[in-house]
Amino acid sequence: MKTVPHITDAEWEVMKVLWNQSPRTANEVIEAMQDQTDWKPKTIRTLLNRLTQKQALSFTQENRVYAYFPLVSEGECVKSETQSFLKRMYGGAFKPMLVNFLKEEQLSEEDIKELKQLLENKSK
Amino acid sequence: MKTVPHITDAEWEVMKVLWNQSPRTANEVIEAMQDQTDWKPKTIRTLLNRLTQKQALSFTQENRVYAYFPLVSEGECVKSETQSFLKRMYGGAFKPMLVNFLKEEQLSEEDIKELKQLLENKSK
DNA sequence: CACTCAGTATTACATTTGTAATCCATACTT
DNA sequence: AAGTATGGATTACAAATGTAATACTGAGTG
Repeated sequence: MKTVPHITDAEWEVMKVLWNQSPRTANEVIEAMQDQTDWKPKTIRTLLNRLTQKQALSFTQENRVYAYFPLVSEGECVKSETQSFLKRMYGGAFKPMLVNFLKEEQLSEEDIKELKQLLENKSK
Repeated sequence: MKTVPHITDAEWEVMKVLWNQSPRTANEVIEAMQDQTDWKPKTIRTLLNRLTQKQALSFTQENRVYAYFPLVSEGECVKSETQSFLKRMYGGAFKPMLVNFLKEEQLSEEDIKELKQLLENKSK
């Protein structure tokens, strides 16, 4: 299975913007992030660079300007991060985590119904 | 709510040993970790120190020797790490993560039954 | 009492990460 | 053609992290 590069917290924010829509130029990414963060444009460019170096992003060039797009899907990354997380927290076992979460977390009647439905489907 | 210090990957391994049983001397911790890791004793002592500084551990002193014990529970730490994780992956929303997990992961018929049972209990 | 050994405390050092600033090249302006 | 502005490339720098090594100190040993 393909290994995805490790994406840090700050980088993750940038990836989310590009997963949401791509390709986008650096300036478009910067623009899109004005609300979520107060990072300086230079900071965001640094993150774009690092993500490109670690091959999480690539870009096409139009004149002087790069348009970035993801090389890895959100799903892949989420899955990969989840694996590490699971490993750290629960020694890699999935079910104990679920059990713990279900005990701890608030869920609406609606949510519970939906989850039960999912479990139904899985069991068939 | 009490804030737990941030515990890094390497430190987490040490905490697990002490959550499992405590108090333990540095040497006992080192001993216990021989299987899981190939860290040098000095490395483990460094981690014990850092954890003590960030008040995740404390110790009692018997003669020349320290016996370490956790100041934060595994549950607290798991919960806290889970919050950050959730925030990063799913913008903090719990249910989407569950949905995703349930879709992705393998679960035995047994597991599914158990989880459904948990959901049942929650809904009442 | 001098020496050694075992623990603890202090220091080391490369890498990663967060957070930018400065330098460079080129496209447009005058 | 020279000057300016804009976007990319390079450099910066502190804190956190992984991974130890060295220094110090007191307790037991000869």
